[in-house]
Amino acid sequence: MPPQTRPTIADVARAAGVSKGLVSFALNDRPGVAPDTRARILAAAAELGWTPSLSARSLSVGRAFACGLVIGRSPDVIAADPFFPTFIAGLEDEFSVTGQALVLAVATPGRKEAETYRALATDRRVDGVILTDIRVDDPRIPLLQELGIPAVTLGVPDVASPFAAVSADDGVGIRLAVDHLATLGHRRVAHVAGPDAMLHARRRSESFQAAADAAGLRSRIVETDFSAADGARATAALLDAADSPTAIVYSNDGMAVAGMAVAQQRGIRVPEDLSITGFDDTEIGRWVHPALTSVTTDARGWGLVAARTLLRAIAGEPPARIALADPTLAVRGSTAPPPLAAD
Amino acid sequence: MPPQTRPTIADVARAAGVSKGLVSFALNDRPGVAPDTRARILAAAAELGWTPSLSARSLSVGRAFACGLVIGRSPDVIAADPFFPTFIAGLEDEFSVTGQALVLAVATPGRKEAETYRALATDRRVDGVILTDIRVDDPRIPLLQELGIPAVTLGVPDVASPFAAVSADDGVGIRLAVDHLATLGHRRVAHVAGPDAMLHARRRSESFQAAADAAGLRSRIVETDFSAADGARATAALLDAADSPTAIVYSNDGMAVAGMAVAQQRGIRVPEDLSITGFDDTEIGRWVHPALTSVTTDARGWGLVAARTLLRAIAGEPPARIALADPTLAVRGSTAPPPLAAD
DNA sequence: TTGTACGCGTTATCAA
DNA sequence: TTGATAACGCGTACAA
Repeated sequence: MPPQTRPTIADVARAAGVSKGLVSFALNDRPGVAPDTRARILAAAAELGWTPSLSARSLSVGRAFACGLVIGRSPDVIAADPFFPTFIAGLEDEFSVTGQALVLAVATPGRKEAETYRALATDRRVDGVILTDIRVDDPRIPLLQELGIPAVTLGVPDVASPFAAVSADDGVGIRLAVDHLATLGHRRVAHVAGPDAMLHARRRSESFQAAADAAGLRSRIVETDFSAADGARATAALLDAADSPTAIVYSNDGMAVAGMAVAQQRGIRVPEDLSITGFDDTEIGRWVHPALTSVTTDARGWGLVAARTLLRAIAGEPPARIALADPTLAVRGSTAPPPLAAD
Repeated sequence: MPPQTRPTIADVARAAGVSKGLVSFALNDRPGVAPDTRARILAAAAELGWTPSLSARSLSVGRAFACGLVIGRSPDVIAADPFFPTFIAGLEDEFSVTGQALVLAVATPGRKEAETYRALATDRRVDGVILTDIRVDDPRIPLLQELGIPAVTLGVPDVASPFAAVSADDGVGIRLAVDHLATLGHRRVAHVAGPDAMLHARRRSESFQAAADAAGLRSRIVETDFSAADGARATAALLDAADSPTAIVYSNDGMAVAGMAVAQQRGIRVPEDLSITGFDDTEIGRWVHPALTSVTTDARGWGLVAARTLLRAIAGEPPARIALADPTLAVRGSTAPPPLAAD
């Protein structure tokens, strides 16, 4: 018994009585191969159990057949935010059927982000990357242009971008939340926002401001780093202030849950004394008490579309701008009319 | 200006006035290169900005310089469990400094697990894989043996395994929780367990049983799929039963949070009427009200050690059995003595 | 230290 | 149109 060596294209060619090149043509469905010859080649390949070597293919065509995702948040923040696991499942929905691998990198404060992208690029590890949490004047846009890597951004950057973008209009979701609160009768509302440097967080803040103004509500905004701890801090600050809000719109579910705990700890009842809304409608929000009213976004669908769009970009299609369906509001127990003496 | 072509090893050899082979030797710190020649070669490489091509290296040495992680839980369950993001950050702590890439795959019900591993193997995408959530008579062990891929398992499998294992003794953590409750005076306790098919979940159950017996407590165990929804269901069942427990030990934090909500919804106060403990001491548990008493495990450290161990296995070292530090118990507000009339 | 074969597909060139 | 041949991508390993 010969040593366990996998068959090569040469073995297949020999078995089918043709040349290496023709095997390649046959397998890639390219013209110039007679039907019966093609059949003979495919049969030989199947018989031998031959699969083209990925590394050989990578070397000759210069593609990695993989895409990259660099997560730039600190571990604490990703751990508290179920968006990423769900989004990644969505990416895989597409990648797994197209034979792409997903290369995941984590750029914590210690591992600089730019280095991570550069490493991915110089090694040609990936054929393209997905950019999440787009920031104001995001340095990754010019960096990836320089590196010559195709990309897809989640949301449209505020700088000129040659990349495809897949966006959901967070503003619509925030507006739904504010309108819901206004309809319930709230007059003093607050927003616990994400980092103002992140475009989607900023957009949520702006939409909050606009919606509150339109509804004639008094409003306040507190910025956070998206972590549950910071959400708790922000909530405490809001509740301590004179003229504290009767409703708080949070920029993610984790912070909303933390905020709810802070309120309850002070004997402030949710929703009787304070209404709370979350964002992303994650699993955990459904299982706290009271259940969280939250803006529903389709993280998994977003992943799927982002992956698909990136693959098209890699294939050379011009950068597309794709808009996802607008978010909706899942109304649950954490919102109610304000206390009677509120105003 | 010539087309943007990256320099090859031949370019470096020419620039340094040596042969290709010697460049390779110099770069890999191998003997047989005169010091000054080596310096000249390195200088030339730096000057040209040359980096060895990963795909060429992969082809010639037959390594992918990447490791794989296949997550087999359903997206709902991963989204609710912060263990994975944190664990992945730990993997990256090691991989990022050793030039390995992390290939992440998600094997949902639709994408069969075995196929995923097979695909990884036939494409030689990875040099080794990390196996989490080891199950009873886990089919992945023989599968990976058959595929010839090195692996590291999280925990020691119950079948003969040729792979390295990195384990934390969950039993210790559960015992700490039960003893804590017994000391507080509880006499009727319950455990909301993970899937009995998962070895670590089963171990937690067994330890719970043993600890409860040893302390002379009446006990009950309910199995779940680890999801928050199932945790809620299990809690409802426990609270509905006659002779319901005064304390519940959960197998993860997400379920504990969900269980707490179910109790509160029924007007059962935590911890006055019901004590609750979680597992993994995740961020969210610190920010619910009351804060969750939870077993602290070091997911990130686990990732680091697992990655390191896998790399050693890939390098050919014999399979190691590594034990991590024992978990501890973080006591917070969700546990207290049972109500007076409890017994 | 050097030269060269080798790993393995892909693709351009050329002959039938 | 069908097929063969050979060059190519790039680093590694071994004989010289």
